[in-house]
Order: sequence, then structure tokens, then C-alpha cells
Amino acid sequence: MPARALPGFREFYPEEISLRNHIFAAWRNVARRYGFEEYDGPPLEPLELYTEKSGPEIVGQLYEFVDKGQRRVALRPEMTPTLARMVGARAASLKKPIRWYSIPQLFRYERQQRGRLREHFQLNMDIIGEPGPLADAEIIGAAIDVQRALGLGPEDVRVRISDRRVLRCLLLGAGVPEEDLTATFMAIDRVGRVQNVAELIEKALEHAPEDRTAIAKRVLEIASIRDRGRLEKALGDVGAGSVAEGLLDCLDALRAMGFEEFVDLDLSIVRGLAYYTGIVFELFDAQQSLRAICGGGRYDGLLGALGGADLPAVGFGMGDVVLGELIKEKNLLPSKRAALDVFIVAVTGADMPEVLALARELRDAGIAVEYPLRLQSVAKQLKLAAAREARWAVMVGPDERSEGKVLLRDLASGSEEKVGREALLQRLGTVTAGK
RNA sequence: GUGGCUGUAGCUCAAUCGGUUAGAGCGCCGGACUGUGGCUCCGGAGGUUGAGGGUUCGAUCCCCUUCAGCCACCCCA
Repeated sequence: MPARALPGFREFYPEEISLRNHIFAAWRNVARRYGFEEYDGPPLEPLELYTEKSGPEIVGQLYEFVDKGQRRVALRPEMTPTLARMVGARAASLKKPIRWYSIPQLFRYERQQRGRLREHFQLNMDIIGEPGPLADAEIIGAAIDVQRALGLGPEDVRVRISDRRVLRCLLLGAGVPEEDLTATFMAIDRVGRVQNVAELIEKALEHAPEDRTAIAKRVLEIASIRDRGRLEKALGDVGAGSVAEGLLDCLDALRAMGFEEFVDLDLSIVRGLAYYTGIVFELFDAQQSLRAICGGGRYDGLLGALGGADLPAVGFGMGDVVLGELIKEKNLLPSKRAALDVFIVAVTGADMPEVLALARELRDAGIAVEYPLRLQSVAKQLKLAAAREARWAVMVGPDERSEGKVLLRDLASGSEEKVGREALLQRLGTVTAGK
């Protein structure tokens, strides 16, 4: 046995790559309909590109090594830093808002589990240069439309939306010290995933002078907000009614787009990454038995912090692994379209030159053609044609050649018809037109 | 990185108490079938039982190590 593929890295056999292509096609289709342009960057980047933003502790999660030129390099774990650099380099000349998408293969050195490998493909869509909530709604709408394009509806997939500005304001109002906000965010992020969230929150409240248990209780109360009424009341209580304008405008826009059925307000959504500054959202399967399908949000300070142009931005990443699991679970695999139009059968060895000429002619006409690479019985050849799920067999034998015709067999019905060359091309050409 | 569970043919699984040559179905290849596919029947290939070591007269089975997969942590692209 040769060495196996590395753990967490996938091999795509034909039946598996068809699912991948199906997902990619949906991604590209939605990106195109939303007016996004495709870009790409290097899969291998200088290590600093990631350590600068996320700190040296992320190095343990990276596929990182020293190359032959003694450069510290890493396989890209995410696309945003590359995007920030590329946009930064041409920020002055790019017409805003910038709508760009990419389908990078990303890498991360972690122990693998279901839905999380060391490598995956991820659709990244970002709008850069527009701070208003309609940009957020546009991005979230695109994420939803990908689900729809794959046949997933509101009963399959849910979008949960929050806003860090709102959460921040409410937490401060509840008595969470400014210094503990980040830690408290991270604790809230785990609501619904771990039992002892209250304990985690208390632990996060390092700098709280008063009763931490009481603050933690209020924090949990805030994180449990799921509707506008409670949100508005909570904001009114701390005298900060206008903080939620962006979030509410975004929700209104999504409703106007007709996506209300997919969307839930959920203040327990925070996202792990530190750089989000506003609206944040996640897509989950409705049963929540899988990992997140998609996560994103607004990161207005990041591009400037990375040394590029100081532009507001909002975007998401959507991986192919969890999405693929869900598609399989919901039986939404693409129906296998016959890859082969015609299988040419050679009855005798003397027919081969005719078969080869015919294959060339049909292929030139755009028809998918296969023929036997060594002479076999007609039965054998038809077996192969059936296994290939060809629509037709075109049989060429001594009889047909003497008549200047071929025998066209419909492999589904079994009906046969002797036709001339021109008639054959016409018949096959019309049916395969548009392929 | 930590802990638990699991590793038998390409796939799904079997193999008595530790017993001698590790089986079956599906799939694959060939034949029955020298001008007609899907069905059927027959035959064949395919295994270092994940790998290495130990105990034993003898290990798929018991023990240790290691690798891989799954699950939970960690972390969340």
C-alpha cells in the first residue's frame, strides 16, 4: 500500500467531486446574481500575515513551516488578511462599494472531526467600503440565497443575527466592566453549547466589583433575547434606544427581501473572532446537529489595522464540509446527469476505422462519445454502455457499413433504427443542444 | 494538544473458549453469450486482520506501544 493521504485531507473520487462541484456551482451562481467579482490570492503566505492580526498563539493552529529560503510561511487559514492586503494595495482606485468573492482552499492544523478537517473550501463574500446596514443585509441575503440555490429552506437552515454594538451596550448597562467585555463575549458565545455558561460568565467578570452572580444572571438574561420587543425594552432600560438602529434596519431589509422566514434575532451570537465590530451572524442547520454552516459579520476596523486603507467591511465565510453533510442528510444530492451521450459499438475489428472517424465527427459536434478501446463482444460493449449510462448506442458493423448507415439504439427503450450519417448528427445534435 | 471508544477485502459485515488454510454479500475482472445491455448462473483477482512488539505450543481474539477514524474537550477557518 502506498502512503495514505494526510489526516484531515480529502481525496475526491468522482462521486464526491460531483457534490463539490454542485456546491461550487451554487456559490458562483449566487455570487454572479449578486454582482460579485471573483478574486484569489496565494495559498501560501508569510506567517506574519496571520500572527500580526491574531497574535502568536494562533501559530499552533496553523499549517506553518520554514521554507527553503528560510522564510516563515503558513498555508492560509482564512482569506480575510489576503483580501485586506489586496484591497489595501489598490484601495484608492477601486470603485466602492467593492463586492468581491473567492473560493479559497483553507488549511488549519487541528485534530479532525466530523465537519472539521485540516483543509476545506470556503466561499468568502465581502462588501468593502459601505458602513450602512443595507450592506450587511445584502451579505446575509447572499448567504441565504446559497441555501435556497441548494434546495435548503427555512425548515432546514436558520440564520441567527446579533450586533456586538448592541450587546456591548447592554452588557455595560448590566454592570459588566469594560475590561471584561471581551471575555464575557466569549463566554456568551458558548450559550447552548455548554452547560455551565453562568459559571463561565462569572469567571469572565474578573474586574467586577459587585456581586458577580447577579451580573452573570443579568448577562444570561440579555443573551436570551430573541425578539424585538424584549430588545427594545432592554435598550430603553439602559437609555440607549438608538444603538440598535443598524441591527433593526438590517432585519427590516431582510424582511423586505423576503427572507424573514430564515432569520432569527439571537443575542447569544457573538462569533469567536475578535475583530468583528457590528452585526454578526451564523447559519446553522435547523436541528443544530452539525457545526455552523456559515459565519460572518462586520469588521470595520480590520483593514485599517492591517495597514491598508481604513475601509468599513462586512462579509462571511461558508465552508463546503458542513454544507455537504447537510445536503447529503437532506437527500438534496444533484441528480446524476448522464455524462455520456453516445457509446459506439464496433461489431468487428474491421469496423474500427469507421468507429474512430464517427467518434471524431460526433465529438466535433459537441456530443460526448465513448467507444471500446479493445475489441469485445457486442454484449460486452453494450454492458459497458449501460454502465456508463449512455443515452444511445451507435452500432457499426459490416452490414451498416455496406449500406452507408449506422444502427442507432435507444438504450432506455431498446428501440433501434437504421439511419444515415446526416440524420444521425441531426438527431443527436438537437437533443444534446445547449450542453 | 487532552481524554474516551473503535480498527478484519474497495464497501457492509462474519470467524465458537485463544486453535491450525480468515469467510460471505455487494462491487470489480473473466466466462456461459463470435451482432444486442440491465436478469441469471459459473469462475477469478483482491487481506502483512492498521502497524510494531510482547504473552502463548498456537493470537483477528489477551497485553503494551504507535498510527488512523469517531466522539467529547480545546478551538472555532
